[in-house]
Amino acid sequence: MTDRQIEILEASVKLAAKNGVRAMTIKNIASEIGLTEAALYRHFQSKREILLGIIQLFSLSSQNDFKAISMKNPSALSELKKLILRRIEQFEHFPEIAYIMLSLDIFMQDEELRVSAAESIHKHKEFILSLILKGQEKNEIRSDSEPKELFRIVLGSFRLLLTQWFLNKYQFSLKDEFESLWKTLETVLKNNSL
Amino acid sequence: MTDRQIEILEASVKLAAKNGVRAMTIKNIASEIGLTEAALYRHFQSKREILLGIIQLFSLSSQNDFKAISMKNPSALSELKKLILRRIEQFEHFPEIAYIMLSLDIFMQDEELRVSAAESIHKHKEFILSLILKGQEKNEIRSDSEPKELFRIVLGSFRLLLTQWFLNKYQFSLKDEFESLWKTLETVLKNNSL
Amino acid sequence: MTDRQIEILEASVKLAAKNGVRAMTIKNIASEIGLTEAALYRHFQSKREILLGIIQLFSLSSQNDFKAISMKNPSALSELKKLILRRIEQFEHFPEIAYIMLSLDIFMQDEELRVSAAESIHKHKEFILSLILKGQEKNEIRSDSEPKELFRIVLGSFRLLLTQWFLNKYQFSLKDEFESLWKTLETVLKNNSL
Amino acid sequence: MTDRQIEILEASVKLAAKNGVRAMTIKNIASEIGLTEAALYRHFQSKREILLGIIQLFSLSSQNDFKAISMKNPSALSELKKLILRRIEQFEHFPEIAYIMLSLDIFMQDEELRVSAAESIHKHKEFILSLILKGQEKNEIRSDSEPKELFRIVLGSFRLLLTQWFLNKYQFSLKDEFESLWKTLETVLKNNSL
DNA sequence: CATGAATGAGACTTCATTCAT
DNA sequence: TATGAATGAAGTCTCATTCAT
Repeated sequence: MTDRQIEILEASVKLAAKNGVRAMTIKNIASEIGLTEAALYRHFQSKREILLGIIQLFSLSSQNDFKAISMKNPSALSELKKLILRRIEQFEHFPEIAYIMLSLDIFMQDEELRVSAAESIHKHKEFILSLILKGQEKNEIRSDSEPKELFRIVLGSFRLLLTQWFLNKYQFSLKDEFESLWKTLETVLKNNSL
Repeated sequence: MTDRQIEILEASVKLAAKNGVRAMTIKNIASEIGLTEAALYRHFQSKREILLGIIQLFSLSSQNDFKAISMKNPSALSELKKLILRRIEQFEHFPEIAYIMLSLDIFMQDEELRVSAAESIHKHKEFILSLILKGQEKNEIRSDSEPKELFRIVLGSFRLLLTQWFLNKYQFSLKDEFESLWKTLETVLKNNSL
Repeated sequence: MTDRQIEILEASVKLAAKNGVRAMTIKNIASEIGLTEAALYRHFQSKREILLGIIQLFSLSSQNDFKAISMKNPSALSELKKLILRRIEQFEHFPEIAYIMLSLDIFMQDEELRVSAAESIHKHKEFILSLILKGQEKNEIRSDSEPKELFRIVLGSFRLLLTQWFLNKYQFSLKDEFESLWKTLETVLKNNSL
Repeated sequence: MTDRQIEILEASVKLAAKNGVRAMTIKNIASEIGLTEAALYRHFQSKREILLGIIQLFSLSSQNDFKAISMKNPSALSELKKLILRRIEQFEHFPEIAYIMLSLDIFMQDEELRVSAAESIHKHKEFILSLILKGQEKNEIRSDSEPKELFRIVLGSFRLLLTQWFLNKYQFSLKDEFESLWKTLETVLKNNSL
C-alpha cells in the first residue's frame, strides 16, 4: 500500500468514527486530505475498495500483534494481557480505529465485505480461545467454566471498555482503565482451587 | 404512539439490522410496509423523528424491564439474571432490536440523537450498577473487585453474546446460550470467601 | 362568497404577503385558519380557484371604489384624490392586500389568471385616465403633457409609495404619507398657465 | 464569477421573468442551459446561492451605472436622465432582468436575501435623492416640493413604465416610451419660478 | 362540513463515479 | 497524478389533490 492509500484509509476511518458511516463519503474523504474526489480514484478503484482496504489495514495490524505472543510463555494470562495491551497501544496511537472493531455497520453493505470482516473476527477469536485453553491446561485459568464463556467475558468486557472510551471521545486513558479492568479479570479468571 | 407509527419504527429497525443504517431510507421503510414515501410524513415529521422514535421505543421497553426488578429480593444476582432474561425475551420476540443496542452508528447523525441515546444507556448502566452494589453489600457478590469492573464483565459479556447472535443472524437460541454464559458469570461473580 | 371562502382568501393573501407566493400552500392556508387541507377543498375546487378568488376579491373592492367617484364633480383632481384615499382605506384595513396590487408573481402561473388580472388592471387604468382627461378638458390639469404620462406619474408614484409601505412592513401611516405625496402631485399636475 | 455561473444566473432570471418565481426550479434552470440538475451544484452550492448571485449581478450592473454619473455636471436633471437611460440600455440588452427590479417575490424566501436586496434598493434610492437635492440647490429642480416626493414621482413613474413594458412582454420600445415620459417629467420637475 | 390517510409528481440536494485535459 | 465538469441514481421532503369515513 502506498502512503496516499494509507492516508485515504485513515481519513475514511476518522470520518466514520466521528460522524458515522454515512459521513464517510468520497467527497468528505477527499476534502479531509485536500484532494479532489476524482483524485481518489487514482488510488482506489471504488469506494468498496476503500472499505476492503480498511478491513485489511485493521486485520493486518491485528495479526501483527499475534506475532509478539508466544505460546511458550508459561503464563497464558500474561500473554493474553500482553496481546490486549498491544492492541491498546495501536488504539491510543490512532483512536478512531477502535470504531472499526466496534461498528456493526461499516461492513454491512455487501456480502464480500461481511465475509472479509468475519474472517478477521474469527481469527482473532481463535487466537484468544487458544490462549485460554492453554491457560486451562496449565491450571492457570479456572477449568470450571467453558473456554467460550471465559472468552466472552474477556473480549466482551474489553469491547465494552472500548465502547465507553469511544463514547467518551477518547477522553480517558484507555491503558489505565484497562489495567483496572485487568485486575478484576485476572482475579476472576485465575484458578483459585490450588 | 399510533399503530402505524410503531409499524414504521419496527420496519425501520428491521431494515437497519438487515443491511445497515444506510439501508434505512424513507423509500425502503415505506415500501417495507406497503406505503409511499409521502405517506410516512403523515406519521413522522422527518427521518430524525423516526430515529428519535426508535430510541424512545427501545428506551421504553428497556425501562419497562426495570419495573419487574425488585430491590428487596435477597439475591441481587438472581434479579440481575431476571433483568437480562427479560431483555432476552424482548429480543427473541423482535430480534432486530438487538441491533439498536449494539449499533454505534444509528444515532451518530446529530447531537440530539446522540444525547437522547446516551441518556438511555446511562440509565441502564446505573440500574445494573445499583444491583451489583447491593449484591456486594449483602456479601453475595465478591467485594474484592470494583463494581464498575464487574459491570463491564456482566454487560460486556452479554453484549458480546448479543453481537454473536446478531452476526449469526439469530440462528442459535439466545436464551440457551445466555444460560450457559450465566453459569460462568455466576461462578465468577459470587463471593467465595465465605 | 361564503364567510369561510373569504376567510380562506384573506389567509392566502396574508401568507403570500408575508413570505412570498411560495408560502401560499394549501397546507399553510389550512393551518392558518385552523382547518385540514382536505377541508379547503369543500370551499374551493382547487388552488387555482383560490387565486381566481383573490383577483375577484381585489377587483370587486377596486370597482366598488369607482362607484363613489362622480364624473360630475367640477374638480377631477379632487375625485382622483378621493379614489386613491378610498383605496388607502381598504389597504389600512387589510394591509396585505397591497401585495396583490404590487406582486408581479402571484398570477403568473397560468394564462387564465394572467388575463383575469390584466382585465382588472386595465379597468383601473381606464378609469384613472378618464379622470385625467376630464381634468385637462376643464383646464384643471395641465395640458402640455400627455394623459398617459400623467397617469404614469400619478399611479407610478402611488405604487412606489405602496411598495415602500409594504417593504417597511406597514409601519408608517400610509394615509399621512400619501397626503404628503399628494401635495406634490397636485402642484405638479395643476394647470399653472392661468 | 465564471461564465457558467453567469449563464446560470441569466437562465434563472429568464425563467422567473417568463413564468414566475415558481418556475425557477433547479431542474428548469439546468435544462434551460442543457445540463443536469447535479451539474448546477458544481457552480453554486445551493439554490439560495443562485438567488444571492442574481442580486449581486443586478446590484453590480446597477452600481456600475452610478460611476458614469458626474455630480459636477451643471444639470442634475440631465444626469438623472442619463442614469435612467443607462439602466434602460441594460434592460433592452437583457429584458428579463427588469423583472428583478420589479418583483416583490423573488427575494422573499429568507431574511438574508431580503436584507441583501434591501441594501441594493437603498443605495439606488440614496443616489437618485442626492441628484434631486443637487438639482434643487442649483435651482434647476423645483424647491416647493420635498425631494422624497419628487423621488417617488421619478422612480415611481419609471417603475410603472417598466411594469407596463414587462406586462407587454417587452413589445414596445422602452427607450422611446421613456423619452416620452421624460418630457413630462422634465416639465414637471423643472423650476418654473424663474 | 370536516378529518385522517393516502398518493404521484416534483422540489432541492448528495451520492459514487467517469472522462477529457 | 491530479483536476474540473459532468452525470444517473437516489436521498429527504413538500406539493396539490383525492377519498372513505
